[in-house]
Amino acid sequence: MENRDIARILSETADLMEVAGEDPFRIRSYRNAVQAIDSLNENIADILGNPERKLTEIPAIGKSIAAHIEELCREGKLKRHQELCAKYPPITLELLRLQGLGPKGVEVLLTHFRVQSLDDLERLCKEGKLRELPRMGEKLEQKLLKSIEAYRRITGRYLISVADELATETQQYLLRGPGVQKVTPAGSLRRGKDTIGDIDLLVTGGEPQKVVEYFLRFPKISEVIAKGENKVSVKLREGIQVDLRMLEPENFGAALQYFTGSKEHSVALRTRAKRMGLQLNEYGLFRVSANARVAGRTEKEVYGALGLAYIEPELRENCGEIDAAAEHRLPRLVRLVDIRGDLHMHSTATDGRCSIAEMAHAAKERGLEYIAITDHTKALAMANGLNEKRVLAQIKEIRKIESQMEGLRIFAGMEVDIHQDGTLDLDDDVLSQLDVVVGSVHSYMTISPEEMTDRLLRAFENPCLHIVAHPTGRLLLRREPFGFDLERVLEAAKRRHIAMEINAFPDRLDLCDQHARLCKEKGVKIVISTDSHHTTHLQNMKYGVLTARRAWLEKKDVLNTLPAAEFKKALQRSPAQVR
DNA sequence: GCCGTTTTCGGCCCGACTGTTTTCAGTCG
Repeated sequence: MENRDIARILSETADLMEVAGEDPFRIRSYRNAVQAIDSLNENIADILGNPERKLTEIPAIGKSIAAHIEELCREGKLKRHQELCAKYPPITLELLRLQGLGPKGVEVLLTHFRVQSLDDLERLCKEGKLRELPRMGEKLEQKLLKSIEAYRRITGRYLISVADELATETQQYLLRGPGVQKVTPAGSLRRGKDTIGDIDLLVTGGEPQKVVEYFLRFPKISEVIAKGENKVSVKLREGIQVDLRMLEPENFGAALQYFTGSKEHSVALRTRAKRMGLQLNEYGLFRVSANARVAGRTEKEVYGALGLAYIEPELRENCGEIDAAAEHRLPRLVRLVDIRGDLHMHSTATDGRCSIAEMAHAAKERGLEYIAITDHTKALAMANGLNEKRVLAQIKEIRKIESQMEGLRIFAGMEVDIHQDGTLDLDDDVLSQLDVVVGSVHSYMTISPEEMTDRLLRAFENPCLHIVAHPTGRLLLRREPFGFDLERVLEAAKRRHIAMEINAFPDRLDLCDQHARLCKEKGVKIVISTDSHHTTHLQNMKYGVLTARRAWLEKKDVLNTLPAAEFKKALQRSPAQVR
């Protein structure tokens, strides 16, 4: 059993314990253990297999949970979990995901109405039945109807990080298959979209039949959806669908183009081909009159034969890239290796799980030249946010750690809350002592778009602010972005010389690709940061870079591609920009 | 259920909003 499966079952157990009204502190222990497992760098199976190691070495895992994990790895299931699953219907876990419903509400709905599905709940809300229950009323019914709609919209999609990991695992398994030479992910995963519907994998080499046979023995497969000569579709245990296609090398380029999409991009390409007397399909590019094959082995060949420069997958959304490729004015997209700094991360001082020194060493190991430690400020009480006094102490600590390290610049920063009225959560004289001030909205996210616009504009008036973190507050598959007048805010950001963040945390990816592209058009600089709460999160930078590439961003558009000293200089705001 | 210790029990994050109440439970971040 893998870490992910163990974490999932423990997390479900915690959810169900909550519905059952068990001790909240016990439940929190389960959740802490889940977090610990999620951010673990090694396989639990390896620890169990090593007689010199103990699970209880892992912080947040004690005797009981260690026993649970051992039971899971031995039996493949957990008695405690199964008992709870028997007690509550399968819909319980989904109901808990709905905004506006917590464990108490779910428990009441289950016992009073015997809700078995989202449809059941939807009907009850529409018929106004919920208001029969204590502490439930019309507003809640309306809220839940909205939540159900939002939930339906997002189910069946996965965060790019989840799809990426599963695709990599599947790919590695396939590469060990008979005669397999190459396994290439295509589809929205290759285009770097923020959420992924299914995983497309293209395989070359080996006899298709034997490869299919081998693939169907992949232990993670839970269901075979379709099986043909050259194509297999399966569902993995995590629920995501994987489509496997076996290709001839001579078709590879055309097929890769076809299966990478997007659909809109491919349609535009085929239209262009047709106008040139050519036909493009997944098997190649053909001259219709001569019935002859023109290209197909590589994508470059296909694009070239269509009179186009090679178009990077991230740009293939039919948003101007084909014209740009024809006129040889495609951007030189920013790359992961261009990134020199990471300007948003947390430490144990607030809700991070590693010390400043641990974060710094991990960043240096990843080849970064500079970082900023940006813990939360006091308004975020749930994260133990820092007040002025603690901020000053942390600045001193950071200077000390930096002086003991070679080859890494550590900026003293803060992720300072932007209050409802647009003021910042720290005194200006403390803010002015920080190297990097990242401003964030974490509260009052449901105010009107007009109020949110005013709030951000007001925050920009603070001369200490440098960067706006996760500007729309969205949580992918969970929470919609809050609304504000983006154009107005970006114009102000340009005038005030304030940068916007692409938050690389896979749940956020905020700004999104389209918004980041608007920044470029408006001349607003971008900073790509990981918002790491653990050293393992530093690797999420690649998802932020993918989003930046989808936004057509080049190295010069992204401030943290600059060397440390130049970056610091680039943050500075002139008196005119502050006024 | 975990952790730290003032070392085997007691503390564990908590303020604010929302909607439903008529003094506050549930949810959220």
